Amino acid sequence: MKRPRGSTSRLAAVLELASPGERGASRRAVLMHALPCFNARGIEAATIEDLRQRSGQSVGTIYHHFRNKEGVAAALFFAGFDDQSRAIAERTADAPDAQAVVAALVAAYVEWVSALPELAAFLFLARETIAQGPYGAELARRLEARYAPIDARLAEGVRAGLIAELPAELIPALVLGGTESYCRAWLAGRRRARPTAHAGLLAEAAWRGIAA
Amino acid sequence: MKRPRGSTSRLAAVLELASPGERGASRRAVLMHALPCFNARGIEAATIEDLRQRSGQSVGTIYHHFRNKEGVAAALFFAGFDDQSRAIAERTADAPDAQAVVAALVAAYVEWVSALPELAAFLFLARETIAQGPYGAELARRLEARYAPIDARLAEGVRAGLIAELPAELIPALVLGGTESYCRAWLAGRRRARPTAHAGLLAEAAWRGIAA
Amino acid sequence: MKRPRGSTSRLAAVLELASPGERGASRRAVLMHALPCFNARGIEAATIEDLRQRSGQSVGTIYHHFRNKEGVAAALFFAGFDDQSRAIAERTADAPDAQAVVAALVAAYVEWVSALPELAAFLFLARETIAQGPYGAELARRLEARYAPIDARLAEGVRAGLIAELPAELIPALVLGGTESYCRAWLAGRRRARPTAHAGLLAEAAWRGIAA
Amino acid sequence: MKRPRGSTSRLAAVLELASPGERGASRRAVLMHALPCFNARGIEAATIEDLRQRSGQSVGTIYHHFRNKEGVAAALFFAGFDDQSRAIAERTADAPDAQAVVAALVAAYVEWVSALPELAAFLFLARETIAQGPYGAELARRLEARYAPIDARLAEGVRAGLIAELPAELIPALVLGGTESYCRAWLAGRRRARPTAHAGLLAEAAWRGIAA
DNA sequence: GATGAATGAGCATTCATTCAT
DNA sequence: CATGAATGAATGCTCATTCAT
Repeated sequence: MKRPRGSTSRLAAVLELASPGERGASRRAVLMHALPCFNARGIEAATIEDLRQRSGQSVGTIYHHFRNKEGVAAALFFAGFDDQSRAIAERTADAPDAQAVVAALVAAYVEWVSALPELAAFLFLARETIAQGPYGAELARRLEARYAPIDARLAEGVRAGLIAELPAELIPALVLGGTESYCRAWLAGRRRARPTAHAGLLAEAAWRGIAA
Repeated sequence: MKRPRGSTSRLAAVLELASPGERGASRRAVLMHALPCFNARGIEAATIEDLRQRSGQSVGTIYHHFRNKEGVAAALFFAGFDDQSRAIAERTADAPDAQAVVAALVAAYVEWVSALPELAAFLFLARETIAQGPYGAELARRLEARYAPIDARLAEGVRAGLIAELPAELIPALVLGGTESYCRAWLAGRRRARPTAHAGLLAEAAWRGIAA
Repeated sequence: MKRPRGSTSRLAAVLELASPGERGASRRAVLMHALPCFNARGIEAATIEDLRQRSGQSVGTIYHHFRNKEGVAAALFFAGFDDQSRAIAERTADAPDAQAVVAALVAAYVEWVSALPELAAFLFLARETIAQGPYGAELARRLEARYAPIDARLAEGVRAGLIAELPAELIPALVLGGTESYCRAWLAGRRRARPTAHAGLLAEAAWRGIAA
Repeated sequence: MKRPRGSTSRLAAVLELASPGERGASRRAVLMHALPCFNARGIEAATIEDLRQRSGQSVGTIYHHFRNKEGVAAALFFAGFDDQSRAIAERTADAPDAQAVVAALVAAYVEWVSALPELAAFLFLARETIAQGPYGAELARRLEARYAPIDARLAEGVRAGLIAELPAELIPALVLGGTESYCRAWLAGRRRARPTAHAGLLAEAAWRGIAA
């Protein structure tokens, strides 16, 4: 099973946003190299010593920038999560109608996952851990912030008679379920084609699934 | 976040199949009580001491029946996986056409998850761990065995012009992606209604997503 | 480093003496296969499970014949020790004078070690363990029994003016030290030629070392 | 059986060479107290808890300085081995002829063993373990370095007609066998007189054993 | 006599975290 | 700000021994 590798520079750009400038260099170095550590062995199993060796930073520096190992994971998670949110927001912002919103959401999602596969894998890996830990409330807040505008746009679609009257709690699963499922399988090495290759088909199927 | 609790007797029946009779009693006790341990803290973080205390068995007995902690997780995983496979096979066996196959698959899935939520949560939790560990090949074999008949039925549907000509690697995501996504959210306490409540809608949406 | 291998049948004969007949078969099987286990990993590190697997006997049988693991080691040690004593006694019995006693002792020693290298290695390996354990007194008694007649013969040699007047506690080291040293090195794979190849030279050197 | 006790300060000096200065204090403390632990029960049977308690260091510190228990044993072994080598090299360096080399070697050996009996006992105890473990090659290298100059001096003696033409692989056993044998017996409490008491006799006997 | 499942004390080792320099 | 030696609680696992069958 060959797992996809993303571009280092793209990742660097994401982390630059999270810890900008000269000052943030050592912090970025830790996050950058923590990613493969966490992905390879899991958050629990990765050790501070792993992070120290790969990042070239000292133990003290890691603890200076992050409270503890969980703090490293959370910082990395939110750096990825926020970049993903930004990508989704940008794409969906100017979609003219509900179907275009769905298409934009799916497209933004698969493009982001295809561009940053390691970070995407980490988001799947860390999500439950983060949700149950001390940053769970923060995650819930940011999820709400990400999806509220989209939910509003889809609600419009329902009122306009374009989207079927479905239980609200079912919509997210119907819209992104297939896309997420394919992305997970690709990230795990169980699918060949990049998610972007199927963006159109995934968006169409999602739309047909909820269309009136 | 209230997480769903399943019936103990239903779980007992599943484990009885895996380790039958008087002889298997201590083995079953370990598996039965390992489930909440693993679900609460994760496989890595759960300790043998946790398993020992909850199951009332000795450390030696755990290691006698299972090679190591990973062995306990694998045994539990395959007990659940196989029961899920059996449920799917039973339901889909006598479906008259492709659409009925999709409906039966979705129904079997949501019913199984709703009946055994803790075991279902564990299957999601353990899947990647199992896939990457020494039982990965075994899992791949059993996945193939589970889905081969269903793939064949859907291929019929494509030939009959009922299902669109889609890339084969996309189909599983389109058929079960939404269902899995909803089940994950429900198991995590982020959705109220049991998956069974939406079985029909999930099946319809899935079918519209792949229909010609 | 290739370590020398002895003949199985020769070993079988030694153990047959220790546990004779049909009745002693399972006991012999344990001792026979315990030898390579102990030699390979050391007495402490060898496990009952090792002995069980190689010997084909059950755990219960091992504990039935020997009180515990130490008991297996002790039984094997004394089986070897006693056979070695017998070989030495036979050879030295009819030596006409002190020099012949020394030659016979060295010859008996190197021949026994060359014929039963694994057992010889075990005697070196186990000696200190046995000497310090509950069988220490027994070992001291049997050592006394082995060397008393030889010491008497050498004392004659001193009185006859053939052997120098040396401190009694020095004699054993001078007589067998070189031989033992070579045998240890050969058993450890650090020497090529069988000890028997140097029997004459070792005996001559030993004699010159103590001769008046 | 009273076992000989050496002077603590002499041992301290040896270990000071191995881990010098203020920085090496905790490392030295571990080695110093590991010696009686290993000698009393054997390397395998001695526990890290023993070492921790006697040395007053923490478990973490032991593992920080040495990779594992085997690493403690190896460090102690080589500290002793190297000091012994140095003592031998010093003594034999300015011996005028082959007989003087033999006498110097025996003298250096018995003096070192008499001065550091616990360390000497440990060298006998650990030798096979070290030889078979990951430091076996290192030991072979250092043995070669220790004995190469002495072998060269003895080879001169053979050419000069002072030493008999004996198989090369026999010489070490003839020269040091008796000495080693006596030292082992003394260290085990089976002999009273310090090896130094017999240095002259041991050297004479060794020389007569190999003289032309 | 023979068996092997069950036991649980005991062990080597790891690793997140601290804090003096 | 940076460092990395020191800490020791916690963990997975082993294995000699027992005993009911």
